Amino acid sequence: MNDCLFQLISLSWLLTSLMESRKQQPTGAAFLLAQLGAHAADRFGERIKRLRLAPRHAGILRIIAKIPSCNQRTLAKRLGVLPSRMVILIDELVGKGLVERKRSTTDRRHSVLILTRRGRAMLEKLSKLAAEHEADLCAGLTAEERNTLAALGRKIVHQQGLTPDVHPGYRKL
Amino acid sequence: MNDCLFQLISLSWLLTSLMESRKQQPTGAAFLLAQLGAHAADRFGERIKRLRLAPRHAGILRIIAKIPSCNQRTLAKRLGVLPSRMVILIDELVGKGLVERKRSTTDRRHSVLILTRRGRAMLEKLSKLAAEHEADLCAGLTAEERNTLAALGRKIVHQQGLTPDVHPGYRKL
DNA sequence: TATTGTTATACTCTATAACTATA
DNA sequence: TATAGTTATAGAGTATAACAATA
Repeated sequence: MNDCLFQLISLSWLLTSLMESRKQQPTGAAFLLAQLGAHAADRFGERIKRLRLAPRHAGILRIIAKIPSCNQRTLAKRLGVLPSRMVILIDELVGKGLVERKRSTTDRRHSVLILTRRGRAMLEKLSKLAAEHEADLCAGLTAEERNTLAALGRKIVHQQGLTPDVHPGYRKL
Repeated sequence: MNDCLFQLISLSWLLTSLMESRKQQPTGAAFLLAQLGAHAADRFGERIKRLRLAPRHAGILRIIAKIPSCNQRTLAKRLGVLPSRMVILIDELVGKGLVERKRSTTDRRHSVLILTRRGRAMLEKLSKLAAEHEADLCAGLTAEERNTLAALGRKIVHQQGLTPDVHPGYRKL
């Protein structure tokens, strides 16, 4: 078990403890979010193992597909990963034949990252698995409940200053 | 940034992508849960830094306080940590003067773990910070919305087979 | 001089196996 | 022999600094 999940579990325990010790209503929204977040990440990781892909690769493929003529520096900044780590991650994707580095002709310092045909096919498979993941995770909720949950979640995201497209909150770890 | 948070972010990106590409309603409940879970763990970690305590220590203190005459093996099993790792974690807490090992008189193989007075005081401080954490995280919601969110969260937890007191889902990482 | 990609390196966390002391 | 705790060690993931090529 990695440290982050352990952290989430610790958090869960502590918040449960808090609820008990203060005799409050057992809302525990923070606890539930931490627990479910860890669970969601865990299950997603398990799900994409069949593609022989680690979770960290998934987001990279997505961004390369979205940003045209994306270079490693841009990608690293976007994900909050160090450039030195980015090299290794891209190496792994290149090794799998999903991504190619192409030296920019205008500025030969840049490596333009492009998806191979296999990379695009992989992204399509990932998309299907993500849909399954979403469906499975929310299988216990009606469509209306799902919308309510999402609306409340977005409310917290907004109030906490989190923006889905940028994730600035995770950068300063 | 550690790999787990990166994983959560990757998941976020992917699910966002999915929503866009399939022109679905942007519910993205799984995305939101992963994002908020990572955010909650992050913020909690930041919050307890002032106590010079790492998040991984918090849950351990909690369990030692809850389970009487708890030994390391039990603790390790409960948290899903390897016994060898548990030794180091307990060493850290002993070094901070929060926990003491006491050889069991009935079976001298066991180390009974007990909180020191400083350990109990630390747990009380942690409890206060956890309360602040919960309040801050849900600051954007009314009391009723908080209850709704928690109810929906519990519904997922139940349907997914997660039990807050055991966390069996995280064990097999 | 500044920037992109890269390598080298150290540090932490995780995982496995082997050791000790008890039973 | 079996179990609790411990040690040693190898492997990942993360962070920092330094380097070569290019601008």
